[in-house]
Amino acid sequence: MSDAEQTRQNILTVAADEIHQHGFKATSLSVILNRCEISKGALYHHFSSKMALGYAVFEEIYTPMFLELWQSALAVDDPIEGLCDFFTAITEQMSCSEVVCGCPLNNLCEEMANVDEGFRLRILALQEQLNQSIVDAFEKISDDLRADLALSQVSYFIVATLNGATTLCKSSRNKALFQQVIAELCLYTRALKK
Amino acid sequence: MSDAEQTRQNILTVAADEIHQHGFKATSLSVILNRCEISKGALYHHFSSKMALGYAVFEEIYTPMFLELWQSALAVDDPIEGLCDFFTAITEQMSCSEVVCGCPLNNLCEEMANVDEGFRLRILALQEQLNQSIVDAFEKISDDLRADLALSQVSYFIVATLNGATTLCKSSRNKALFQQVIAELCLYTRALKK
DNA sequence: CTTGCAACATACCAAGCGGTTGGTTATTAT
DNA sequence: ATAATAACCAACCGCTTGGTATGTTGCAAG
Repeated sequence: MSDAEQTRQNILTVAADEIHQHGFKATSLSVILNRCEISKGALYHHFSSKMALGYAVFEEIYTPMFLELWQSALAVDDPIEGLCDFFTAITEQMSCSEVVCGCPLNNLCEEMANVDEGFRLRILALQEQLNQSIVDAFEKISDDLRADLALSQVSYFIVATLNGATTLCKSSRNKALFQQVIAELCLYTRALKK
Repeated sequence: MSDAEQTRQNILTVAADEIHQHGFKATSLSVILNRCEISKGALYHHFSSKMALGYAVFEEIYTPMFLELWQSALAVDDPIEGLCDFFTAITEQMSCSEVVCGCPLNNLCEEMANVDEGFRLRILALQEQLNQSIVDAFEKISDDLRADLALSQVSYFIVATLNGATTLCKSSRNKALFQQVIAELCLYTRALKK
């Protein structure tokens, strides 16, 4: 990788972390500049504006991260158990501060969807893509599932609950509450089977 | 009500609306000043800081609003149906822009819980109070409910899903998605009964 | 060897923010 | 009636923000 590309990637990585921790608006360019040890001219050489940097972080960091994460959870023989394992792994592997930090996609949706159309459409596209992945996985084992299910509705329900759980435990700063909701979510998910 | 108290209440009402629409940090004092047609001196006579105003909005506007809302949903013979009616009423009565605006409590939790301890503790207290109300209502009809339920866990699960549903539909700007998740939530809630 | 552009650095700018200061008017208690 | 204080206003302040204009360095092609 060239030096310039290395600089660009470094900016993206640091920006992704800052945005995850503090949100997009509260992320200060000067902090990114300090952490990367570069000047403002360097940043504006690679990105035309703060918004453009935000979009790049979303497309080049968050999007592939999420797709990989969910695909690996769903690309198993039993996606129901794959999802439950995935959820449980989050509660176990993530530190308390990471859990409290929340899901980058959910955070951005909450913060930016009502403010900026560019973010909104990118978030929407990714959410629909993830939802379709879940529905596809469910349809592959539809013989094992209850017949009365509206699969897309169920999928959005699961994602909504997962997101709601992360937000909820921000006030308690405690993984315990998160784990409880996840436990109930696993009960619900497993009950989708016949 | 005295003129002074009228001014104070007006500030609180306008601030509550601005915070609901744009979040706490993005709420500008100058906008509140313009909408209330008062000077900055007037605002700082009634509130010592922006943070103090935020706390007052939370305690004097949001908290009573939420307690009344949930109490009225739960103070019926069948709180299960009370909750489902409550959720359905939200989807039906609220305008699309109101739905997209989200729940003030959830918004503040997402935005401020990780940033300000004062907000965090107030949010936590209200969430626990609401959760206890739900648990209490469930316990009153525990004979009709399944025996295997962890009531507090179930209660948090419901609230998490409700909040997650509001956040989800911010990206689609559409009530339809919200209604779907709520429909699934009602299915789950009614399935709590024997 | 030089020309040109990519890849930065430095210094600066206007705007908006929360907050303060000093003063004025209105109300209330004595 | 007067003193005191509550209620309010206009102007200003320091600070941070995203963004820009100008300058410098280094490599790479001609």
